[in-house]
Amino acid sequence: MDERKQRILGAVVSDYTETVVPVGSHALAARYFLELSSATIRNELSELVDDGFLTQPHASAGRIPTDLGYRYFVDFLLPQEIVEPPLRRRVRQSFDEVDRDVEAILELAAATLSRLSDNVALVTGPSNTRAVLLHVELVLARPGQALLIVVANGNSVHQRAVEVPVDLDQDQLSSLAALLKRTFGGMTAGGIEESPEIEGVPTGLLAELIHGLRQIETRASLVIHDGVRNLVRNPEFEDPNRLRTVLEVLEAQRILAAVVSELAPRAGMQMVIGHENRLEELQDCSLVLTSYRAGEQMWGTLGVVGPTRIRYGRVAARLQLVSQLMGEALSRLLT
Amino acid sequence: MDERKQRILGAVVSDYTETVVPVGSHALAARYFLELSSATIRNELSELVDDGFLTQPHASAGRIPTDLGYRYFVDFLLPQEIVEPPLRRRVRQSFDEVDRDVEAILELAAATLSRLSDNVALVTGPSNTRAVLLHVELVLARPGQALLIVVANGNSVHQRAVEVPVDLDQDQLSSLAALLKRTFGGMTAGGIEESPEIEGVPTGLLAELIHGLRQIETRASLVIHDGVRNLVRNPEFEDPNRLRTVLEVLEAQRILAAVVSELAPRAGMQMVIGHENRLEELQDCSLVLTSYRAGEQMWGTLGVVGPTRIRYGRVAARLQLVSQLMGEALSRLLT
DNA sequence: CATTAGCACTCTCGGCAGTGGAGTGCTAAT
DNA sequence: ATTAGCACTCCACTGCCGAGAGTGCTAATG
Repeated sequence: MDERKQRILGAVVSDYTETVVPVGSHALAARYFLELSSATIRNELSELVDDGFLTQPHASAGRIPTDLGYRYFVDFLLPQEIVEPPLRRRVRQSFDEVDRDVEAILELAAATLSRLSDNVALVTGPSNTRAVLLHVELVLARPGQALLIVVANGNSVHQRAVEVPVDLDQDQLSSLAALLKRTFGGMTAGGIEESPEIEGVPTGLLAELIHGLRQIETRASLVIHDGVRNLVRNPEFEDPNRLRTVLEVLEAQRILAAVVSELAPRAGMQMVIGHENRLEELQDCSLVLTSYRAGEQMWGTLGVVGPTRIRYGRVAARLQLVSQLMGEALSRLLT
Repeated sequence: MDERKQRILGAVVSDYTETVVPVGSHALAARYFLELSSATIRNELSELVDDGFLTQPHASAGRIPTDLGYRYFVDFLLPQEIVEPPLRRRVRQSFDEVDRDVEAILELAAATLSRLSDNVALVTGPSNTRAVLLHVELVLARPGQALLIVVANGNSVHQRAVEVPVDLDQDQLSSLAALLKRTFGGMTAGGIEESPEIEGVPTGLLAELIHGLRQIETRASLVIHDGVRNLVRNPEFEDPNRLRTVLEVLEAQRILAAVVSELAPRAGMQMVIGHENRLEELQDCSLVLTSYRAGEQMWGTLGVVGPTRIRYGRVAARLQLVSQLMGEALSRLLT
């Protein structure tokens, strides 16, 4: 594809992205290519249609990009965008203000990202591949039931109600917890799992302990979203059925988690455009995904869902910013 | 209002609720009042319009209920509906399966309620007016920072990162936690607040402790919602602007919490119909709210948001069911 | 006197034709 | 290779019409 054709494709994508109206040769000539006539552009457009990068809603209409067109655009033509420094500063500041717990950071990230991208933001909980057991506590809730509290690095606390022998009192539970801590402190979930049984520790309790640490190791099944309000502004989702289809996916934690974890971009920025989505329900949408990380061990995914004409460059830049700030905020929680 | 007029109002509400089409005198005569002529019904309808219970989209159209009409309907004409026993059983079963932690119950309640009501479900976190401190733990996260873990009855665990003197090690923290527990164990937030300071306990730590217990005392600021996908099916929300307005409220935690807590029905079932909503953004909607409770001390709000023609009777019955099951599930967590 | 049949009137909605305009593809000239 | 010109296509919009649903009013009825 020669350079002029590329420029024309880029212009069509840009223009359509803004106006959401099929763009014709005259408009292109007037707005982008003062040195070319509309007839020339028409010829190029026609070829771009043949190549599958553009399409027409009907025979005598302007062109709109196909999924393939967007794909070419993001792969080869994406302008490097930056986040305006004042905005950057404001966002950084809001992240500086929360550094207490993981949930708060996830929620702030989702809220910020949906606002910055004008679309729906997705954030998964972090996996911590090297979650280390710091502390174990057992608190008697009522006879026969106790709360197992597992603390791992990264300010991660998980609780779980567990059955215990009815005759145990709080003192005995405390020594049991101390025993657990002495034995397993500093280990990862894998390490605990490999341990032999211990005298005096009910096997059920051991299983629960591992389970608790697992939860800390991977919270990726948690996917939060924010900014559905932005979705309905897009003309492509005026049709209630289309909108509903997308909403059903967004509200189905499990499906959403599967989608995101399948794509899970370990590094860099990933775009999934329209029909590139495995899930049929998302084939009217594009995803822009990246990962956040805190240190080497803790990481998760965050991204944006929007129409296929989403402003990839702008969204990517802002996503990048949020990813970075979020990672930094989480790092501050790690020991 | 005589009995016949009441029946006619009721019939209009029922019919419109189902069909979402203005209902005329002929349809009414044919479907509900075989003993009356359409002309008679027309006279009655005309009076109902004068009284403000009904309105017409245009001069020669059928009638639709006004907010006042719905208000009269729910106050005086609401048929007592029951939840079909098989459905009841299925729902009960799903609640029997989660009894581990509060969050899971809240989420199950929201999911269930949105499905049963075909609308958006709202659930607030529980307030526990008699949250009692069971256990305190301090875990060193890194020098100078520790995790304060507060356990109260009702399987409530709250964590908070706190600053501590840099030179404290885990053993010292543990004894400090033990001291806190000895001193404050069994107290409520109020009780702790009234305590004098204690030798060796940093005042900041005391403040954090109270804060942690406060969080357990009232989690009502947490409002979760589910079932937005159901909202877009309603013809009254085909207009993206209307939909957007409602979504903005639903996604704004803080506003939503204010709305719900202001209404907070301590007992019984509360309907807020259209313009009865203080918040302008919700004036196209109706809320059906009730409270759930676990024991005497723990309670919260749950409800349904839908169009003003929501099926009040049916929704109320199902809301009632979920409220009850949710309360029972939470009770099982309380000591 | 409440009820009802009858009727003229109103308003919406769907279909249809006509029109203007935006945009295309093709051809021939540069 | 580019471009001016032109015929052609198709959509979006408009106005118009008729059918249908529904009303309000009037006069008749038990």
